[in-house]
Amino acid sequence: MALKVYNTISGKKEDFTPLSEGKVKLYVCGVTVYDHCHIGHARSAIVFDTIYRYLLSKNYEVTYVKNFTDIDDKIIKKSQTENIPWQEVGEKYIRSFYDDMDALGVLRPDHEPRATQHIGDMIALVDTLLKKGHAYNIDGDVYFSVESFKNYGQLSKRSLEEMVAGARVEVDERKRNPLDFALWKASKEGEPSWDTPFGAGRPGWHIECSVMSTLYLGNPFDIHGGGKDLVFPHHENEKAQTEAATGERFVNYWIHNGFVNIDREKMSKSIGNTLSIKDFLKEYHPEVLRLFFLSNHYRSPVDYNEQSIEDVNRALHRLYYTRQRAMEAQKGGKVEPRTYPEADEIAKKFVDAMDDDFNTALALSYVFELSKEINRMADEKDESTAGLIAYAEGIYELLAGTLGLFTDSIEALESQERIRHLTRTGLDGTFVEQAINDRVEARKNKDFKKADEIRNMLAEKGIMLLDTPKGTQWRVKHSVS
RNA sequence: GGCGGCAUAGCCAAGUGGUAAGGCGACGGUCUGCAAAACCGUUAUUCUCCGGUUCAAAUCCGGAUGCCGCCUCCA
Repeated sequence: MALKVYNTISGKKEDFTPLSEGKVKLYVCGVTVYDHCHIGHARSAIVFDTIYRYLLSKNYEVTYVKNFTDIDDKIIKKSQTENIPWQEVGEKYIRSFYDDMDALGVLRPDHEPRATQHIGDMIALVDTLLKKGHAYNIDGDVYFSVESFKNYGQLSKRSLEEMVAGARVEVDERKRNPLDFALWKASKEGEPSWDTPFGAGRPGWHIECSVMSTLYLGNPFDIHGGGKDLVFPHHENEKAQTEAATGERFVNYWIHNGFVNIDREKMSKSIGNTLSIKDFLKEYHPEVLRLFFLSNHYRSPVDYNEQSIEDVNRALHRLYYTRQRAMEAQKGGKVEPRTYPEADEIAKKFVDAMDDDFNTALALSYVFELSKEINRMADEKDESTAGLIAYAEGIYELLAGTLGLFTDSIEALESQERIRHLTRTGLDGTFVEQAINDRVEARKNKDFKKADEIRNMLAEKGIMLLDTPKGTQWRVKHSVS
C-alpha cells in the first residue's frame, strides 16, 4: 500500500506523490517566540516529528524546514512590558523552545530559519506584489488585496462574501476589503524597523513563511503543515500572497493537526488553563506526552486530563517492561535471531496503518500486539525461543523507534520518576532508603507486622514497594486510577 | 448569523460497506510471608436516537438530540 495523506485543501485522503521521486520537501510552521511553549505546541511538534520520522523510515530524502517567527506584535509587546530589547525576547524563547523540543525527543529539522534573517527577501516579495497590483500602500502600511486573487478562500473553503458577512473584525476604513491583510506595517516610534522602497517598517505576520518555505524548498513544494488554527487566516494568506506573486501553485499537500483541550475546555491564555511543556515534564516522562498524542489521530481534537495521562503512563511502562524482558531473555550467550513470521506480519500491518494518513493509534496497537507476543515467548522460559525473541525484539525496537519511543532505558525511566517524585513532594531520598532498609531487616526477622507498617507508611507518601529477587525497590504510586 | 467536525465498552481510543484494533480499569490465574510489580487469560451480538438504501451499515442517505472548533491573536 502506498502512502495516503489527508489534504486539507481537498478534504480527502490522497495518494502521496512527491514532486521529485524519492524526495520530500516539508515545511512546518514553527513558533512565534514570545513565550514558553505549551503542550499544544508539543502536539504539533510531535505530530510532525512522527511524520518526518516515518518519511525517513520509508527512505525518502526529506528536507525539513521549520521557522521561527522572531519579529511580531507580541514580541514587541513583550519587550516593552519586560523592558528588554525585542531581539533578546526572541533569543530567550528560542532557547526555551530548544530545551523543550530536545527533552521531547523531537528531531531537529534540516533548516530552522528565523524571520529576521530574511527581511530582504520579504521586502522583495512585498515589492513584487505591489508591482503586480496585488497590494497597495497606505501611509506605509502595505495590504494584500484579497479581491485581486481569485482563489482566496480555497484552502479554508470559504468565499469572500461569507467571510465578510460573518466577520467580527474591526473594519479598517482605509482597507479596500475588510479581509485585506498587512504584508508590511509602518513602524511606530521605538519599534523595530527596516527601510524599504515603500516605507520604513516591519513585516506582517504571514510573509515570513511564504519567503522562507519557498527559499529553502523551492516553489511549489510538497507538504506544508501546522496546527488547525493556522488554516485561516495564516495559511490562506500565505498561499494567496505566494501564488499571487509567482502565478504558480504553492503547496501540494496541506496537513493540519487538531487542538489540545484541557479537561474538555479549549486551552487558551485567556481561560488561564495553558500547560507548559516544562510544567508537564516536572510530572511525567516526555514519552508519556508523545504516546498520549500518538494514541489519538493527529487530526482529531484531543482532551488532556490527568486520568488519560496516567493511563498512558502505565501503557508506556508496559512497553518498556516488555523490552526489558526481551533483553533478559537473550542474556547468557550470543543469541542468533531466528525469523519469526508473526513479527514480520505485525510489522507489515504497522506500515499499512502508518501509510493510511499516519494512523499512529492503529500502528501503536500493533506495537502492543508485538509486546504481547514477546511476553508469551518469554513466559515459556524455553531456551529455544531466545532466537525468536531476539528477532521480534529487533522489530519491536524498530517500530517503537519510528514513533520516537524508547529513547531511554527502563532504569532511566524509573529513576527519573523517583527523582521527580522526591522533588515534587520534598521527600528525602535517604529517609526512604532508611525506611526500606528497616523493612528489609524486619522481614529477615519475620517481623511482618513491622514490615507492613513501614510499607503502609511509605504508601501514604506515594511510594510503592517491590520485593524483587534483586532486593526491595520502590516506584511512584500514582494516585489517580 | 455563516462554515466545519464529532458522538464506539466503566474510562481513553482506532475503525468510512462485509460482520467491533489497542490502552487503562475490573475480574480470574501464575508469582509472593502477605502484597505489589510483572506476565497470561476474560471483559461491546454492538457502535447517541429515529427512519431509509443495501444480500450486508458503526461505516452511505434523510431527520432529531447533544458536544466541539473556526469565522479575531493562537500549535
